[in-house]
Amino acid sequence: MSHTLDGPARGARQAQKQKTRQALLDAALRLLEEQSLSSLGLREVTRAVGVAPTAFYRHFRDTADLGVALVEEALGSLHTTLVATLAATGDGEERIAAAVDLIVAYVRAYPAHARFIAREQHGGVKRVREAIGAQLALFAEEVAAQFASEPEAAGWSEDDLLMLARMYVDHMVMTASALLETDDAGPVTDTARRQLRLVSLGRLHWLDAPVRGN
Amino acid sequence: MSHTLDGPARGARQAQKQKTRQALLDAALRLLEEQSLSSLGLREVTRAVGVAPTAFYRHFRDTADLGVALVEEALGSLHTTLVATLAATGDGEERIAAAVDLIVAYVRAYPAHARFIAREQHGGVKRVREAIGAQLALFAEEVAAQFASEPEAAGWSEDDLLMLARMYVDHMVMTASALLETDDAGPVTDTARRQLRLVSLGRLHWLDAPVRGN
DNA sequence: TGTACATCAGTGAACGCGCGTTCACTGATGTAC
DNA sequence: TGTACATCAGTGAACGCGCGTTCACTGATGTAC
Repeated sequence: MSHTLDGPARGARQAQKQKTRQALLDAALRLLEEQSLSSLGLREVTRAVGVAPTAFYRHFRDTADLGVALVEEALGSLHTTLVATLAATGDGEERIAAAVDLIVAYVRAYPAHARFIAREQHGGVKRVREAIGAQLALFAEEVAAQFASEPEAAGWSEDDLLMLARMYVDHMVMTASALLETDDAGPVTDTARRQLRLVSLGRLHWLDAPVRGN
Repeated sequence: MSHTLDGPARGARQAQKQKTRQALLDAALRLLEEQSLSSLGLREVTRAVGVAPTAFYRHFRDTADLGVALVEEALGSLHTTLVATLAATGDGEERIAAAVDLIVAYVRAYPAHARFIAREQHGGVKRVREAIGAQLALFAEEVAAQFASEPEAAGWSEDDLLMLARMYVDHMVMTASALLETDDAGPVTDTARRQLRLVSLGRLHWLDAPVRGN
């Protein structure tokens, strides 16, 4: 009797299918380090894996579909980590260091995933752009929700908190992208910290500022 | 006798060549609205213009070369405008509005150029990525130089001014990209203004902050 | 446990097509005298 | 001004190649009894 678990492997057949699917994703990610999804060929990917071109269709409709799967793989597991990091650290300098370190660690551990997200965020494939946009919007909402639960957020409108959160999220992507283009992470890390410090200072004085029309 | 001007047209032949070259650039830019440079074909471009594929080689070595030319076309003329805008406006809210309005106007006037820069900044073609990176670094230096000439910069290190300038420049690209993905510029413009306000507040209190180690 | 049948991941041949690049060319424009 | 020659932007045929997609298939795995 087969159990009704829909985990990775319901049987030997499903397990093998998963393995091939993962091999396709891995091969695609490697090929995407030096090109855009928009020019990635289905045959390129299957050739790299060592299966027939037609095997591709057992897993993805086309390369855009594979791209959407890569978005989930790259960002899906990051939600928990990010929120946990923010929740575990206090305000100020400590949290800035933790957030930047998180990005540095992520780019070190998964450079191809980071590159893929930075590249395809504004890339030529609409469905993938939208998938990334949705994930980043979700990140921003989660960060905003975390902020809202802290005393420092007193007096802040929901919209302003979301604006602040988006700023942090966008800055993370920018930093990741900068890290990918440099050999020495030092200066980039330093700049990222100072930029976050600047935003934090602004945050601290946000409610003192005269709010002008509009 | 031919004059030694190296302007756009030294004669009828040069003028015609320039015209074809520009037609290739225009066609490429249009095609790049829904794909990446990495997948743009030389034949696609010549077909759109209505010349033989081989004519392409009279103007560009390959599509990457054309991409580099597009970077210059998209950003070259913006240096003057940007510095002039910053120099003409005072500090604070007025300058924020002017900077955001500049971006909004640019994206309205040249949406395809803006999209190209946002897309290829992290795109799959190294030479183009480098060309955009160099231009944006130049922008940052110019903005930093403008800041340095103002009284508000007193006490700021050169490095901190550059960090601040980079933040503004990166924010501009982000805003341009956000504008391209929306139908209603209103909310994006509003968020961009508030984010700049946040940074400006941080800037105002930068020197009060205790500078920690590193 | 054994048997008969169903499922379905991966195969391999075949297709028409558009690609980038080469080459020798044409004919209008430019130059020298 | 007129003539003879040089330049060179754009042409068009040809090439070998890899592409995405179709199709009927195979054979290991799964299921029913």
